[in-house]
Amino acid sequence: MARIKDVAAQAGVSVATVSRVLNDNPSVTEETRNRVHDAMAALNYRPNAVARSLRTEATRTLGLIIGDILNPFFAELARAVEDEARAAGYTVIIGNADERADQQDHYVRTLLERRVDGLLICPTAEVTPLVEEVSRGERPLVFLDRTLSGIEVPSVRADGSTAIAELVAHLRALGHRRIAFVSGPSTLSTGRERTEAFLRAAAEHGLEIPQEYVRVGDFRAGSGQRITSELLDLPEPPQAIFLGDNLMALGALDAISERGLEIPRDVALASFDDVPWFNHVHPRITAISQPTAELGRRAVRVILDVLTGRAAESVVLPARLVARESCGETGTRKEGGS
Amino acid sequence: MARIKDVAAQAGVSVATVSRVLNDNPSVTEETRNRVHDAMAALNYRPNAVARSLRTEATRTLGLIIGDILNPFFAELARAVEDEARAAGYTVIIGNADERADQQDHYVRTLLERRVDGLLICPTAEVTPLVEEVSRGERPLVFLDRTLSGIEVPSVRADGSTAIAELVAHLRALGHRRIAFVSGPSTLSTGRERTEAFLRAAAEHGLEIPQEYVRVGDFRAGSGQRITSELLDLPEPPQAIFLGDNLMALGALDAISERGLEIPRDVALASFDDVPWFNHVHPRITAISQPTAELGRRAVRVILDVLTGRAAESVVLPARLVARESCGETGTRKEGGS
DNA sequence: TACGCTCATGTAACCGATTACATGGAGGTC
DNA sequence: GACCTCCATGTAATCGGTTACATGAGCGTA
Repeated sequence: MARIKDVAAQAGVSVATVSRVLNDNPSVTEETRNRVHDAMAALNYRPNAVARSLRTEATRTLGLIIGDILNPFFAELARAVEDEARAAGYTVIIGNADERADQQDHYVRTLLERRVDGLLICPTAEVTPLVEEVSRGERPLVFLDRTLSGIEVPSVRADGSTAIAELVAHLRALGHRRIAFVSGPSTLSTGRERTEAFLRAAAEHGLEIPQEYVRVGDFRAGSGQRITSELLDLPEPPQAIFLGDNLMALGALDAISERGLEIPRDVALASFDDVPWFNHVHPRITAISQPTAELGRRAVRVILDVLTGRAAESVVLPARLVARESCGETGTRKEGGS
Repeated sequence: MARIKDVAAQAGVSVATVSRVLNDNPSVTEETRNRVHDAMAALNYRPNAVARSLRTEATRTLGLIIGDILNPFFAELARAVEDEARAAGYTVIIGNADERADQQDHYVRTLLERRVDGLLICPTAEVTPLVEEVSRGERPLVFLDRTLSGIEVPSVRADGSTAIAELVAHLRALGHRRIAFVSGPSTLSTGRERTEAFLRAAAEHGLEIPQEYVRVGDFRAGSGQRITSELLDLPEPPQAIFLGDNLMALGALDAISERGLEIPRDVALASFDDVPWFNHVHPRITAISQPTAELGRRAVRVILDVLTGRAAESVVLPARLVARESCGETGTRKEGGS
């Protein structure tokens, strides 16, 4: 594979000049520049980014660690991060933590060794010593979607409280009083916050939520199914079930159809996290939609701010209710957009 | 950030010895090894993979270029590739070509500059000069999911012909004779092959498929919706519609419910590409399931074979029919697994 | 003509690892 | 005790770029 030295020889200039051409240094004559370009084409030269990174101490690479790429929420997040990064000339390495702290740490370690310029992490529940260490400034770090209490790092996330309040109002307006909520692990900021927002909203509407209606899942389909089954088997089952993420909603659909029940006639269903197919099935599923792509884009901008020495500010964007038919027919269909 | 030189000084040895410890070279004394480990811990040393790669000419990184991470099929593929690569000590850089040749080439270029050890590509329709050039041996290359005619490269893909024949038989058994097929672009091997398999199977069942029932989509939701609408508006609409991928099936669902039609009573629906939610909606959607994760894993193994100088053989795995209820009730439910 | 300034280009150190080869001490053999 | 072997460790070149600094050609001015 041709090196800069070969190009220099071919063009009859020094390696410094070739390097200048590569980096668009204006002090190179038009004529020399052309000779160098010709030489590069003739040799099919491809600059070695590894060598360049070693010297410049910059890889133009960002690391992104997400929960699971199979979750459409994270897929959309990853897609947005990649698009925005590419626009800025950066490459992204994605790591699937699979919601496991050890695997998250594996990627943190690998990405640090590869000297990524910055790290975007959707942290798992536990604060690991490694993440704690990195947060003290070893590399630029931004938390995405979730935060970790006790760790001071800029973060980009959605706030669902207003939307959750709207959802409770929506359910209330449709006549539902017995509402259950299946949250994510309480160790995750997203799990905790959604639970609190739900209980607050319920209280404001004068709804009494018995303890057995507030359940803790793990943001995976299996727990959604199991917990929904348990809820439906209660002596007094809830009239509406609100799942804390789209995967648990998937599981809930199973539990409901297993029992031969129909949505929304027999039980109402809503989900945090809107995903495309919610809008294409029957009945279409009411959900709280996060500005997922925008979160990804903003996260990239925040970390680029850190990289360029600008002040990095945390970002909180509002989620919004997308009322469809899975909680009952409202007559005036509020919104259907996907 | 501590370098190998600092570790050497701290441990009172030379950089060569530290390097030997890093690479598990057995010729280092137990005692020296411990001293070096202590020094690394004390300095919080992280080996610089960039420097290592420059010297060893290996990055232990694979590049993966897919159509779109938002498509669950590609997400699952990417996930499997990453898992298998991680198990072998490799990192994966994923590029979203967004089904555009120019963006595919952008990633090919970037990944080559970063000196990935191998390239896994789900090629877009066109044969670009760049891909053609790489295929001549510049870097190990394996095609995934799709192939490109005229380019000799090991490939890993699924063969759907048997499953498509089964699907046609299934539809036939349920009484459907007028079956439409919406394929992908004919420039893609997956588009062509599925169309041919469908027409062959239909002919074998003595079904006459009018030309207007065989349509070309673009593997995106919009075209599925548009084409399904057109099919349903025909003077003699099809009794069953078979979509060439899951996104077009999503669009078809819209077109059908827009018209107030019900599946499978008014029209039967089937899709190539099984995705998790097909099994959780009502009616559950009949689909042809590809061994997606296995494709991803095998692709990694093939490219590792190339890297280690072993003979690399192309892999073709069979897809299979997962008959559910969207084509009509069979009485004996054939299979429901997800 | 001599001097100085500008500017395109060249020379060489450097980034942080790996590794071929050199070195020298310990232990064995006669 | 001389010599050889083995083996743990050290020295220094190397990977392919970038860039601070040196150089010298060309030109203007007095």
